[in-house]
Amino acid sequence: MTSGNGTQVQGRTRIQARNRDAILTAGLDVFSQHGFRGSTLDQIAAGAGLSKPNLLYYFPSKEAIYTALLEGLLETWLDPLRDLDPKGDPLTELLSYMRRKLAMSRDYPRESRLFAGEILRGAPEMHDVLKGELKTLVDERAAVISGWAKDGKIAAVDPHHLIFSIWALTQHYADFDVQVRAVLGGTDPFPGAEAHLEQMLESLLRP
Amino acid sequence: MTSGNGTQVQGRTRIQARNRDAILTAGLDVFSQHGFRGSTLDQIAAGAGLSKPNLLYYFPSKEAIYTALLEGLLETWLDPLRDLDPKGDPLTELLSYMRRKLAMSRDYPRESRLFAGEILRGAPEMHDVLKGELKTLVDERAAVISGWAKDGKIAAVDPHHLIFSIWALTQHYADFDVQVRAVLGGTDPFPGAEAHLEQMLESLLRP
DNA sequence: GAATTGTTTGACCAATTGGTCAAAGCCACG
DNA sequence: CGTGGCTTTGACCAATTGGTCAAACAATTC
Repeated sequence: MTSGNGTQVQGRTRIQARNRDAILTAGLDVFSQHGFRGSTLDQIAAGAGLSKPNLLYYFPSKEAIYTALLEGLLETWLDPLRDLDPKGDPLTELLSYMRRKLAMSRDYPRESRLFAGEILRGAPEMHDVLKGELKTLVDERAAVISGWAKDGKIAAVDPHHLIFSIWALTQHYADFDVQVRAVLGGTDPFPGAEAHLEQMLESLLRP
Repeated sequence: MTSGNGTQVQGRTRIQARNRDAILTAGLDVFSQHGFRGSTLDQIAAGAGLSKPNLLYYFPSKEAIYTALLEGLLETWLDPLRDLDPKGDPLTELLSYMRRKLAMSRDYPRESRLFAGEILRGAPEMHDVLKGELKTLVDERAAVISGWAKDGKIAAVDPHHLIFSIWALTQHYADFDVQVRAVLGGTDPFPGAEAHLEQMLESLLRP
């Protein structure tokens, strides 16, 4: 049986793999909804179908579950930006980056909210990663975008703020989901969002 | 002595006004940083310079402080959208709406984060307001924007998603502040953000 | 099938935390 | 200055919660 979600689960035995996976899945559910301090081991244990001491047989502490989730998440989270192809067509590349990020908001809202909660609280667990791995990758891709702009392939834009904009616009539909849906009523926000964000990016980047 | 922050504080005596104000200010500090469940009465009491039982003399419960903050916040939060003038110049109106929202992210990041945290957790305390007051106001202003588009004064855009975009883009700089600063290094994000968001809106709305 | 290793749990603990309460302190006003 | 109402607090409580531990229970190996 393979891991039910996308999270990497190592473990010697089958039982270990299954239970670690169940714990991480339940942890994602609970942490993303209530934040770290608002979540309890009992909630996670119940969600995973285990007893609390049994949880602590697989993870040494509540924090360990939380950090395991965050670490497992980061790679997935950065993949779309990593895949931005410097040799591709600029507008196509940036549009498909935006579309992938929006699809992640639609398909993995819990992951987005977990991340958002961590950043909101000042990223106590991720400060180093943000200033290290994340900054490096963003600076790198910003340079690519800058190059495109200098070559006149897209309009002159601030590449860092362009990336922030894509993050903000796409993640908003996961993180502020209740608000968006409250305002929109019964309509599914995502088709409209995609069309609107395409229009926005295209008009901005047109040289 | 007037209320130190923008929050409305009623109270018969001077002492009441001062202490309720101190509690709300401390509550904003603590709640915006740790969320509702992550905050303790002791933290708030310490921040306000009062004892815990004394806190509970002014507010009946922890939740009461939290909801008092949220209620006091909402009006301030919606003011810029409310001030959107149907008779003004469309581009000017929308640009200055964006600028005011961005300024609020710069000047009142705690308020933005408090709000963001509440929405992230599913808005347990604000669901009604979102579907009522907020939806009504947004629908109304969306109609105004729709009118502008039909008159050819701005490009044809989805007015609801345009409003969401302005929220997302501006609040991002308060809510994800640590991330933005981690990536940007020492630079102040706001000047660059304002220029970039102006460029974005102008190119989008150009008829 | 006995021994070893891996897994699960009930009972328990100390710390934290939201909230209570009666008594004490303080203040204004007659 | 003394009385009555407002304000403050120390002591306390019950519930919650992260975490421990020894013992019971399964699984695997020889």
